[in-house]
Amino acid sequence: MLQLDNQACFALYALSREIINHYRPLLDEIDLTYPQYLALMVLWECQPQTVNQLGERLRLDSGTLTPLLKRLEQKKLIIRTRRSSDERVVEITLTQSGKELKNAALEIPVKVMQSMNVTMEELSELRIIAQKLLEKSGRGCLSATTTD
Amino acid sequence: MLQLDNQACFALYALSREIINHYRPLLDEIDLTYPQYLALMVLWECQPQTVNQLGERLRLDSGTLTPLLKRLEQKKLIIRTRRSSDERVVEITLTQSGKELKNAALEIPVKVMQSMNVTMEELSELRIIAQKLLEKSGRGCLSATTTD
DNA sequence: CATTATTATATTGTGCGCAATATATTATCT
DNA sequence: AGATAATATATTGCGCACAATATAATAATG
Repeated sequence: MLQLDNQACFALYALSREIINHYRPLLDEIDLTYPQYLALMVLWECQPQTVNQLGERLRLDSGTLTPLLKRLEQKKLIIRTRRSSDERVVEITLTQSGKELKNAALEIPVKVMQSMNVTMEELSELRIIAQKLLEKSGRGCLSATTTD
Repeated sequence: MLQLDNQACFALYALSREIINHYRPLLDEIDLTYPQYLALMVLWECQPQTVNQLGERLRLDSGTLTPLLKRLEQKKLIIRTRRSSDERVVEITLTQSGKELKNAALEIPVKVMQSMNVTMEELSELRIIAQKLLEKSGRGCLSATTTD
């Protein structure tokens, strides 16, 4: 009985890496890692956002985001500026090429679905359960669309 | 439509990390990381195993496993020995304390379920879909029980 | 039997992910 | 206003993941 739930956690862990591995060759073409791609997706939705807001959305802390965002800045995809009214917060803004990269990224998810040989229905089923468990166990800020 | 499947991948990625974060305080008590715990679980099932066999089961390569296994060896939980009949392969054997650690680890999954506030049914549902997608997209060596 | 190819693991380098800590700024409270 | 607390980000250190490469041993071939 105990083993069974272990396998559930492991299956999730393995599948998560498997999907990212399918993203990799496609993201390589636009010189992004999967976490960098996620950060840009959040910014494509709503912009500018603070590091804190990005972190809540992605469930990542500044120890992860700061270097990641610096790499995106080096690639001239975003700009990091301290808010003049509160010098503690760093606001992330997309550059023109950062905005334009969205067009190249749009087709990636379909290609991943094809390369993984999975259907929209399977993905939806998985997403719904995953989001339900995220809401139960964590703060549940996934479907919150915190794009104030 | 494209956003939807992105969120499926992200939900999985976020949930995977969330679960591991729930494991962390429990695994801290027995001085293990989650990947180290997984490696030991495979060894508790079947022992000894080569690095290659462990890697297939965990879907991890030697670049990840070699340092991980060296840490487990430093903790006196396993022993790494080169097979005399073929000096290329490294066989992993549990030490006595490595075997005994299973007892302390047995109760962890139930505690994780409780701390995440999820049911066995939800986990099973998730595991079944995840394993199905893993089989479709990858080599599908999850339910293979490759414990020769 | 020597050469080549294959196999198994190790090494190196990059980028997360997260805990712990540090730093700097702003808000709060006498 | 000055001391204290709270907030937002940055830094450091460790352990994965994975690609690329290296090393060593075995198998296959002529």
